[in-house]
Amino acid sequence: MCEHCKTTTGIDEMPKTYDPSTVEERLYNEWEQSGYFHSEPNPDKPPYCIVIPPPNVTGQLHMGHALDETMQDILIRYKRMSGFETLWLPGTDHASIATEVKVVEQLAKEGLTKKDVGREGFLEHAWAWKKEYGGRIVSQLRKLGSSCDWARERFTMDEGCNRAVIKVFVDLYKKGRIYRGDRIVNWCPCCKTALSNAEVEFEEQPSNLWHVRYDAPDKSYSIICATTRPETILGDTGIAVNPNDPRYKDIVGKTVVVPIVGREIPIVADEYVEMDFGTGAVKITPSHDPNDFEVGVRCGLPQMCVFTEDGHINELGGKYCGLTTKECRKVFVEDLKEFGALVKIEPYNHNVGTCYRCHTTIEPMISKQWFVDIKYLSEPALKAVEDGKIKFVPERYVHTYYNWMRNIRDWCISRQLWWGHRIPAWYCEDCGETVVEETAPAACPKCGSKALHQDEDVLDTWFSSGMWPFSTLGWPDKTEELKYYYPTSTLSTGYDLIFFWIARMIMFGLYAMDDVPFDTVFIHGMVRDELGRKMSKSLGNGIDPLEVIKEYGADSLRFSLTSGTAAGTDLRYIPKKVEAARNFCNKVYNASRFVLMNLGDGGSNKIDMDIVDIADKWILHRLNEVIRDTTAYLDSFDLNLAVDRIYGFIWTEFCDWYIEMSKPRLYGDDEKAKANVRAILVKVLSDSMKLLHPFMPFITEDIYTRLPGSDRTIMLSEWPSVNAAFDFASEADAMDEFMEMVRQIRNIRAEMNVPPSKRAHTILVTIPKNEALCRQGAQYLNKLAFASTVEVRFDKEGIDKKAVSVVSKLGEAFIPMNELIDIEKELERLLNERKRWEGEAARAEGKLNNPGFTAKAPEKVIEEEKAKLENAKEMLAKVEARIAEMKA
RNA sequence: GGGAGCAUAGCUCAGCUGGGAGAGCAUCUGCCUUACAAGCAGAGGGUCAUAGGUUCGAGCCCUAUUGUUCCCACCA
Repeated sequence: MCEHCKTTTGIDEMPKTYDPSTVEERLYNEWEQSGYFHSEPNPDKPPYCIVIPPPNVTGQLHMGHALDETMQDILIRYKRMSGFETLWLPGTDHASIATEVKVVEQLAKEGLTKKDVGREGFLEHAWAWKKEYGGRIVSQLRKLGSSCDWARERFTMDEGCNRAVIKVFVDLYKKGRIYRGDRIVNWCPCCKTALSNAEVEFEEQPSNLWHVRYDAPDKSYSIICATTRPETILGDTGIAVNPNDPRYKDIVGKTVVVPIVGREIPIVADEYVEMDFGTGAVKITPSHDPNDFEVGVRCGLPQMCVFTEDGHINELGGKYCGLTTKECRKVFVEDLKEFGALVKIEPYNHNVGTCYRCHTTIEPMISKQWFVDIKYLSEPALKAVEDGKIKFVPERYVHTYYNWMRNIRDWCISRQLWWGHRIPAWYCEDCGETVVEETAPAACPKCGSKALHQDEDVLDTWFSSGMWPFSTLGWPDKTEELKYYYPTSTLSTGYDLIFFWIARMIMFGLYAMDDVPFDTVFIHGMVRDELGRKMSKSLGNGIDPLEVIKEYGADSLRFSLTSGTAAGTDLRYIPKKVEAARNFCNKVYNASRFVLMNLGDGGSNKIDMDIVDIADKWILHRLNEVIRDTTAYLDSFDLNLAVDRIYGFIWTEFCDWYIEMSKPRLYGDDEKAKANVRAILVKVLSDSMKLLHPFMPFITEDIYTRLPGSDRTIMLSEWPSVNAAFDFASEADAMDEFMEMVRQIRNIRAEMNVPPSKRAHTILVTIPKNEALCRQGAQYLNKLAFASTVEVRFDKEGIDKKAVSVVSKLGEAFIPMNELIDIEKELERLLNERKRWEGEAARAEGKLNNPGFTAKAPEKVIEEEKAKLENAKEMLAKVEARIAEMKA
């Protein structure tokens, strides 16, 4: 522990196993308190801004959030380190229906109803509820490491957002783009409110098709209709047939009698009816079916609503009054049977619309609601995407967007709820005038009456979340924030929100700001369980991210959600994967322990480029490559490729190879070489931590801040860049050759069951040109290939020809361990080697002998192929020579 | 009915604008080598769904087929 700054430094307090629980909470608090997440408009830097998809205040953190937040935090942290003024703006959504349901439930526990407490009382309860529970999801987001600017946290119903919502509503109304009218809407009898089309989910349910006979008043003819909802017969006001249907030509215009009910209704002709389906005749219930509504309007049929708001039959239903629609169906079908009008019952799978919140069956009903003229908003929104002003990643999701936008219908925005933005419309009780203003009018502008009452309804939640990208930045005021951060940069969310939210933000953004709300939409998939099922409460298969964090740490969770899954596709949550991520954390941690415990007294961080050897050049060159690749992958939103790239670099190239290669010098006597290796280890580790930081913020911060020469925090350090001084392509290639030799020696030893303790003298035979490289590489044979001593020579004089050997471009390594070596086996191995190189040579030759290839393939590919052939021939010659020696 | 995705190692999935098939997990073998056994080293394992086509060359591009998932529409 450092006395001065009270932080952990160096190797102090580093047990053998990484324990995230000791690190994560402490670091998050430090970050937050230090103000690292805070952003202010800064003219010296380009802005990068993401607005969070505001989770519901009622929400509990689930895997979907965890994925969503992780994606955004990765982008935010990457951009913050890359020199952008980075704002991640957090907040929550008031979630009209969901919250209202919770509050109603809470009241019910006290034996109260909404009616009992009244609107004002209810809202008091709701705000109290929000105050108590609304912070829960927000504190849970912190556990993931989300680097949100909490000082700018917003709520869709706070004062500023409310002003934005009211202003847009009034504006649109005054332009004639919002209207009120009696339309057929999706009615949820449980939530007792209208819903937009987007809020209805269809579920296939087994049901029946009931065939019902409608007789003429004098029984001289009859007509049979099929229905999936027999209870709606109570509201039938007509029968429709296709105008071209010869079967019904003679009775169009006549009437039939609704069975049981006894009402006489007309037979009308309408193109909507398909002759081929069923009997070709459709009963028309204009009040309870969207299509019937249309037919009713066209054919002048009366509307007759027979349901109540809470899903019961009303007084127009006669003796069925008071039954629920479900009960009514059962009773009514029995009655039909008895009446003799039920012709047939046919099993039928029916798609039933259900409420997206409570999954109650939707009853289409006519009701007076507010609507938005959606074409007015959607056309510019469609165009903006078509013109490429907004890019979707992955691109294919524009199809989803287009498809929805092009078929969109007017948007029902009023909800019969109390929790939400109350519609700013007042009605004059004297003259009936409707007044829409941002503030309550004192008197009716038409008749001067002071008897005005405000519309009871609130707005669809998505009406306010659609304004999130600018309402949170201060609109309608012309704030510095709005000027600086709008349009925001990336919007990241799941594909399920393309209609609900993304489409609406684009529409409102273009309407209110005259500009798109963001330039890129970054779409991710859904998190599923191990069997590929959606995680859901009813299945009980949800995994609690907080539990995972508790056990494995947020870094492991984040890694497992990012690695190995391409953008936009669903991913399965697999516990093994988190374990693998945890192991990686431990790997990173132990590599750091190694570096720290070998720092000695610290010394200089400066790498002396004059004394770097082949292994150093190799790792520095590889470092350049991983920086280049990781950066490119992040820029193209290929987060999985980025994290897998850095994973491979750290584990394989740095840990498995370079750390091992650093040991001979670290444990040696050459102080200059030792210091230089330390500096390189620190450099590579430090840059690796930076590259990994967006994905695993905690462990990288913990390690980085322990390293000598590091900044105060990794999150404000500079993103690594490619260093031209580390460009050692040819040396890196040579090192790869050498490493291949090591692998082959290990292979042979393993095949022959030579224990690691059995070390062997190794002779490296090479040509003078490669001497320097081989002498540098030779020292690594001790460590990596279990050599006892290595001798570099230019001739094979005196070497036992029957020794085990490995051939490579750099030379041949001989390991005289005859007492342990099975000559026959070794010969067999060499024969296999020969086969391999023969095959390789044949393949390359075949290509090069193909005139089509040499004529049309790019120069680069041909050159590569030639080099491969050359190499294969060279290796083949060496292997053959060895075979001859062995046989001799 | 319309649209989109997926089909690659035993499992879960990567694979950038076409140029010798990869990872993790699992399996097998040998190792407590002073960073890490949550580890190290080595090995096995794939006609890239099927059939055609384009190309010098196809996991990748085109067409068709089969299987599968999802979204939209909502035929009573």
